[in-house]
Amino acid sequence: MEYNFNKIEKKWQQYWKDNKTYKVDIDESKPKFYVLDMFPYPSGAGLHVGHPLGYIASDIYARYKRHKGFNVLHPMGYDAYGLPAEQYAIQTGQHPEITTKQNIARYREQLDKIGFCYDWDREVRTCEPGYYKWTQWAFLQMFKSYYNTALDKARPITELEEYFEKHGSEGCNAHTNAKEGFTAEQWNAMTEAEKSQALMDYRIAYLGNTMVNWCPKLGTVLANDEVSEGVSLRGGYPVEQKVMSQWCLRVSAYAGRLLRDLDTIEWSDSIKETQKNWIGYSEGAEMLFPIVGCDEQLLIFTTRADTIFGVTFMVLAPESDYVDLVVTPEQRAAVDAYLNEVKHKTERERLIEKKVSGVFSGRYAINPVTGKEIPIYISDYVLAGYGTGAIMAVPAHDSRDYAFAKHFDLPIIPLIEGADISEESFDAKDGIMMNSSNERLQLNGLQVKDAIAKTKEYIEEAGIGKVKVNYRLRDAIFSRQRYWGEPFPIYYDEDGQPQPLDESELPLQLPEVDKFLPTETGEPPLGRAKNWVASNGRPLELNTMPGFAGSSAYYLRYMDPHNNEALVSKEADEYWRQVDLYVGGTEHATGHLIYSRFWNKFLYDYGYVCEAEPFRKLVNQGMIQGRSNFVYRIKDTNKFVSFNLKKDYDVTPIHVDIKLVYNDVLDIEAFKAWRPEFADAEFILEDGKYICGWAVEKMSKSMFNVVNPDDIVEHYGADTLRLNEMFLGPIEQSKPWDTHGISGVSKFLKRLWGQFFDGDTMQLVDDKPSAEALKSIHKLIKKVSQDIEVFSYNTSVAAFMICANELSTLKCKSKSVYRDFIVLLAPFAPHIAEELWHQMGEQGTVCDAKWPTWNEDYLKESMVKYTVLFNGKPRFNIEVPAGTPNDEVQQQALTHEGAARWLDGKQPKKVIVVPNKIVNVVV
RNA sequence: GCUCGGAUGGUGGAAUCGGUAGACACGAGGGACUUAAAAUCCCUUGGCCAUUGCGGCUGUGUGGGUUCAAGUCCCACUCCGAGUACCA
Repeated sequence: MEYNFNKIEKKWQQYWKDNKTYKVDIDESKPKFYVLDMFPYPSGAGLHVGHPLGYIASDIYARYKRHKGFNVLHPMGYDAYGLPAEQYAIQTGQHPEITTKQNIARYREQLDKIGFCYDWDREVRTCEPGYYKWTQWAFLQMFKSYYNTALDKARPITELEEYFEKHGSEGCNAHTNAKEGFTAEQWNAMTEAEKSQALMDYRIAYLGNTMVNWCPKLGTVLANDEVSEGVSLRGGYPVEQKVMSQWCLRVSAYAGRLLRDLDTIEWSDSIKETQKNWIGYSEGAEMLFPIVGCDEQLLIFTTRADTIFGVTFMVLAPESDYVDLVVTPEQRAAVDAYLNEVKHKTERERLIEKKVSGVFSGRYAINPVTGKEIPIYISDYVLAGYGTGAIMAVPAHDSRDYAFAKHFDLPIIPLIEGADISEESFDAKDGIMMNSSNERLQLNGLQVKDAIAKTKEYIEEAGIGKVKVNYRLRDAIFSRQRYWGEPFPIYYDEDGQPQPLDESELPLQLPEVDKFLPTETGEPPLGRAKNWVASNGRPLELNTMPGFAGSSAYYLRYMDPHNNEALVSKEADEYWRQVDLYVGGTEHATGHLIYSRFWNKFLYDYGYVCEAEPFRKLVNQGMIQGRSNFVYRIKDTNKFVSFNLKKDYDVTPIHVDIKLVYNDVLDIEAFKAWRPEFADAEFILEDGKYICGWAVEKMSKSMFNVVNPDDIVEHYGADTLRLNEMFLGPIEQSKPWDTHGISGVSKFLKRLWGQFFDGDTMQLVDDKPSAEALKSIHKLIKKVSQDIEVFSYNTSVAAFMICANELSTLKCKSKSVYRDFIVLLAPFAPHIAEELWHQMGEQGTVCDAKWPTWNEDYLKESMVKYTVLFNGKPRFNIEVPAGTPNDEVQQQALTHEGAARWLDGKQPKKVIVVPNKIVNVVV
């Protein structure tokens, strides 16, 4: 009987579907295990061969856990809101919902062909009202909350209002972006609108005037993680800085917990490191500098308090509120000119130029320790968004201050002994202090580290500042001026203040619009919707939520996807708790994986979920790159020269569709037919073949290197695709898709199939397996069991091949041995395993079979081979019965017939016996 | 610049606690079957030398070190990848 993978795979996929084999429910009698893939954005291009890599890895793990007796939750869904569908809608007028549905159908079809064990009854789509109701609900909870820094958790904003009534803002322990506080009297004297405005500075979801990344081309703002090097991640359009009123999430309040809790989860070092950098913890001090002729003081942040004696000027960010305060009338014109210049530069231009620029404000500050007057400058190398937007400049020990001081000819005072600052600053936090003592503070002779500590102590005592921790992590900007996203459950009252919709009005459904473009007046697309008003007739918010809104809590929704009363029921949450294994790419390190953690922690603060972290273990699969092929055209001709002969000609490499190439050999006739201009092409061959060049590049249509999983399934079968993807290399590693190796995996399955049948009859028998066969299969059980736990799937596949080969050589026909083999193989190649399982007459589906355990007794060698080394060089082997004591092994090695030659009549100086491996004789 | 990874045959990659490289697969070469091809099966395959003596030398980016023993540990360097970047 032939191995007809197409028939087998179709048959079992249908069977699993009809029997809901992978449907899962809460079952208190079994331990749970939650395996999750990062759900895909259904793009128009469909899946390529890189997508399934992580899905296959998690599928194997999910199936394995099921064999081990776990109740496994393994769902899939779609991150359905996104820019591409909307851009397509703008161009074609096609409603994004239609495009999205089509794309989802295509994805589903492709996914089904690979044989995943998803429970499709739990599918979620972020764009469906039943789903986004809970995205809106979570937003409302955030709107109605503030962050209490004393309790270190979110609390209802009503508690804060009560506090304000009694005590004002002083001592409220609330995380805030408010510039100024107020007393209880002031609070109580406020109108409702004023109170509403004041509370905005405290809410976890708040409307704030912030500097945003504005992308004119996309017509929307973008989050920090959606921008890289001054251009948008999607589309690569330039991004400007602009102050706008936007919804924000107070992620920064959670910075400390997001950082600390990284220690409680099993993620790779690299992704933890990325998050640590993104959160950007830095310990320093805030210090007050009096301003000459002004009541206000400058508040600055520094990590180098010890360098206070070297401060020779101050710098403000151009956007800093201090600017207007300190600018003198004489300098007004110069400052305005500078501010104007800065404003018209995009962040990208600022980065590229990297020129020193700035302007003197006309005013001086007083160094609180030395009492000296120092000039205050304004420059764009200081960022408004970090620290206080103002710094004390220490040119001797900070390279940016140094460049500025050189440019404006400001004094530079060295503070560390032996540091040469004639050419550049000395930035290292290392050395002995000098020039740093007066009657108030003495730092001379101290190590930098100790000087920092002493200065911090001093400034707190003297009341000129306090120790402060700063984070780089900013609040997330949560508004998008787009159509295809979740509407905000917010309306605006008579005073123009945003107010929450009642929860009973959720979901607030996305309205229809005539066009997907902004309105003529520049309002977001929702401004086109008719009757876009709340039930009380008041206008609704026109912005929509960003892409990460819907993906921040989807893992919770899978636990209880049809619940209309809660995001997730208490029962479901307490059973499934958190994702035990999360598989996805590293590209979400600073986006989704931060927002999800934040979102989960917020829900955790209120007890809506019982775990502080959403994803216990994270595995990052690498990217599968494309492998492009090239042909080489001789310049100014239509002649192509084979790869190894091209050095003799002046050639232009041209991408050629990989479908026209097999094992780097070009199908010349297909190539001629590919493009009209190649129809009469000529070729210079080597060995009668045209060999193409190749390169590893991103998989993309324009490089003609996209490999579609459907084609592979069609040609080789899903099981072969699965095994091949796992066999390519370690799961975390990026690697090119390699079709070359697939024949090896394909051959393995064919041979295995052949081992079961003699002609058309099953040839396995209920036989007592030989010791060798037992050893072989138990070796495999051990290897695969251990490999799966550490995601070392590539070596597992190799082990399968070795074992199958050994059993074949041993002519093993024993059912019990092959039964174990099939169960082990089932997670990797479920279709063939299921078919063989049934062919052997086993009951039920193979995925419910108990995972075999290995018996060490079968693995023991009766004889142990030792390599005998003389002075570290292997010379001969000896075999002794297992368990022979070391000194006896040594004795045998030295009396062996070969030993005399290497001993050369001398006595050994030393003999080292490594159990079961080595005898090393030092002569 | 800073942080974190990595470097092993022609290729993808194995190698547990340091135990004497290159598993497995591809590719290549040779052979069997076949009129022929495909498919299948067998042998060889890091390099150099010796191959009617089953052997010798060398070898895991470079240079040094620790050790009886280093791909693995330590120090310095080179190159590659990723993250981040006026973060004070």
